[in-house]
Amino acid sequence: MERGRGALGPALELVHTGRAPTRAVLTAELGVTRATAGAVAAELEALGLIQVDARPGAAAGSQGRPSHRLAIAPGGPVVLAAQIHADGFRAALVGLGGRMIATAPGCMTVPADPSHIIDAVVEAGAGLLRATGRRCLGAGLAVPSAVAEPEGTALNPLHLSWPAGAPVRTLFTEALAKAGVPGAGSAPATGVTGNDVNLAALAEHRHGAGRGAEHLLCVATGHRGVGGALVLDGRLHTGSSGLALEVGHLTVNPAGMPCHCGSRGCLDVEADPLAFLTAAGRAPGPEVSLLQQSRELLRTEYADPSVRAAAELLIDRLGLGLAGLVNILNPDRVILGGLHRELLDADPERLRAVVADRSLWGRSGSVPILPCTLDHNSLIGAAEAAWQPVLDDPLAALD
Amino acid sequence: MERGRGALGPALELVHTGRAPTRAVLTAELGVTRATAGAVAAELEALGLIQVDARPGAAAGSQGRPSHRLAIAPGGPVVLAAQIHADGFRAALVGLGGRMIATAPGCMTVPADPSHIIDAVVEAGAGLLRATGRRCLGAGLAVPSAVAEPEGTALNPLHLSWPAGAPVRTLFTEALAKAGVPGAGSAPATGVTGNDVNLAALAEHRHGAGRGAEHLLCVATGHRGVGGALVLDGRLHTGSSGLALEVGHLTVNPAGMPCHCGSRGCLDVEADPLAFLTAAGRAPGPEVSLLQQSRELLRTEYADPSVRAAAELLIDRLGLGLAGLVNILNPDRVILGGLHRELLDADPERLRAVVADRSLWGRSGSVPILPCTLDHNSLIGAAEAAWQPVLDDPLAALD
DNA sequence: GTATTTTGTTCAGCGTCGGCACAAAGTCAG
DNA sequence: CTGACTTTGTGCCGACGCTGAACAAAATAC
Repeated sequence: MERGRGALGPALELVHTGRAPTRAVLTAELGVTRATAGAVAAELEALGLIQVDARPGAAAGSQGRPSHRLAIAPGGPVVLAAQIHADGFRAALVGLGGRMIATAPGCMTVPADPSHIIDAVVEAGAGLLRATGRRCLGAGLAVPSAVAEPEGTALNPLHLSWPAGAPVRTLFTEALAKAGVPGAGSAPATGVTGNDVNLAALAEHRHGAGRGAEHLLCVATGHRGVGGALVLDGRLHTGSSGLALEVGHLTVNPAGMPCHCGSRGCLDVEADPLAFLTAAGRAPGPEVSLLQQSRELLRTEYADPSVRAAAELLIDRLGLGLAGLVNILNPDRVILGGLHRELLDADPERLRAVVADRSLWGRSGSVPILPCTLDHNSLIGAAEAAWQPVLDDPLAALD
Repeated sequence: MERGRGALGPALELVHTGRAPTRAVLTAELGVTRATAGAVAAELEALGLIQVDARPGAAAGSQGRPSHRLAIAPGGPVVLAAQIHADGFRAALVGLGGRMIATAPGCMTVPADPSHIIDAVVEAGAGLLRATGRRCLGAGLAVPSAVAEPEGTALNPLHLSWPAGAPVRTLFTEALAKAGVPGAGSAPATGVTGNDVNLAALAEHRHGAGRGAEHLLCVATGHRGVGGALVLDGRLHTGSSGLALEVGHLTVNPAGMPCHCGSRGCLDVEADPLAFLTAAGRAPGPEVSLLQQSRELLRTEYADPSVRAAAELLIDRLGLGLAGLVNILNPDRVILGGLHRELLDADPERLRAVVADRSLWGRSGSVPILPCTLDHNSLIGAAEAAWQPVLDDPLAALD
């Protein structure tokens, strides 16, 4: 039949991640002939996923015929993205290209029953779908817990007071069916569920500070504990059962505080917001998340010697943990989120020096360490995970 | 032209790893039609790589027409495999299927100049090539050091008293040219060089205890220090610059011995043969490698309480390190080599209990921990790395 | 000995992509 | 303004490599 069926997925991914702004670039990136790239672009346009603009406005200065501009189709399909975090939840519709179409935040005290909050966030998303009338192709949910595969259960939703082993994917899929959220075909959506740091890493890789990295390590801390993620060749490395990059129990302070894991001085208890507030001599309040309190303290009272000393202590411990991870994973880029991102901003040289000093050789010592750049990266990441089937095979996903 | 060009590489790999003993199985594994699989098998046979036996002797009991048997061609091409270790060096010719065709051990006191020993081991291998008259398609070298990519330099050849940063790949390639070892086309071979534990992991994955694992973690200790390796989906994960899985500086004993890295209680100094001999109160002798001395002690004097206590101490510390790695990498299998293999054999339940206790959730806690099963697995692994271009594209490699 | 099952082989058909020629749309030099 | 040049988009043909179906071969089952 037509040309360009094999390259449909890769082509969509290139446009999706902004690496193919024009048809000429698409041709080069795919490594195919202009004829094939043209057929691919036409097919994606016919599917309603991208838009081919023959009039690029002002061309890029070089001579020759101007290339057609490729963009995500404005009114195209979306996915439902949802996130549950220490301060509440958030639902959004996200289009290709990581564009947030609509969002609905929800601040609720998290009930012990996970099904209530998952129902609520899905219902908020379904409301956005009804309000916008956009076609929905999938749904993704980010939770602050390791998610075991293939079961889809949350193993340590510590600060949500959920039971360990809550079947979040099943609950999410059931909530989607209840709310009538459609999926790829015409059947109800099958929800994708993942750890929030993992999904944030995916989002940063596709649309943020991780663009172009082949081996991307992300480390972040939100409320309690420390999470990690690794993106290898564009795919999330979740290990054989979804539990990879549980980095919280690296030893970073041999004389440190006891951890619930049985050891002492783990990253989890030495480099999270609670550790920072404690080191700074502040009593954490119950009203907002520990991350917000820590961020506020760091930004407004960094001149205070006790705050500065606490920051440096945490930087040193985080650096030790990062060095250990760099020695094991040898990433070509490291991105920090949550409080770790604030610590990096506060004193980038100190953190980079600690990592370089303790990671052993070669370029490992000078691995770039960057702050994350996307707002709501876990939410965008949940959308990325939901988009994945479409990116893998647009024809099958749109039937 | 002919059928079955795209599937040529995958098909050869299936025969190579023993996963396609017959043509019918090959058809199923490749997911193609019988016609295509037949063409592929015929093409590989024409290339002189495999052998198709129409007479399988005794069929496998089921009814229907017996399937043709696929095997590695007996007189087929080989690669030159070389290994340098604490006790000397070894050269070998290795055919497809991981079959050792010929081997030449060399026990020499390692000179400070790496080029001498690399010349010697390559010359030994070239001698085997001359003696057997086999066609050579490539060459691989295993060294007890991290090898930085893309430079191909040995960064920490500690117990070889080599200079850090020795350009081992360049030296290896030059030695191959000097000895007239042919490569893929008719040009001299371009040598592949890698860390010995990495290559051992590759060999175990293809032909040993790691067969079928998707996420395989290997940890081993030879003379001094501890090495690690990860095989992901059949490919070695070496990180962005070849330095991944440098696991020696995980903290496993907060109150432990100081390490040259600046920390204390690192796996490198707490779970290697020297640590074992020291813990058992034995003074290491200079004549043979510390691994051999440790192995001897463990096998002959395990009844001695001080030896047993030392073994248990090392098992506990190794277990802590393995648990940390399991939490980060979430492998579906762990294979131990060198002294770690002996420790596993000495008390498998103790080691598995420590890992299960400290690795956090789900199946991570019950990840299978197995001893390596291949003799000379680093050497076979060097051969695997040398075979890789042929497995990736047999036509191009044989031109 | 005949039916059944499974495997190997031959051949036609066709989907998908590369290569080529040509058209289109801009810049650059005069 | 015009013509040469450069780069991009499009239509057509052929080739490569696979699927599918029909047929042949080699064993077992009854």
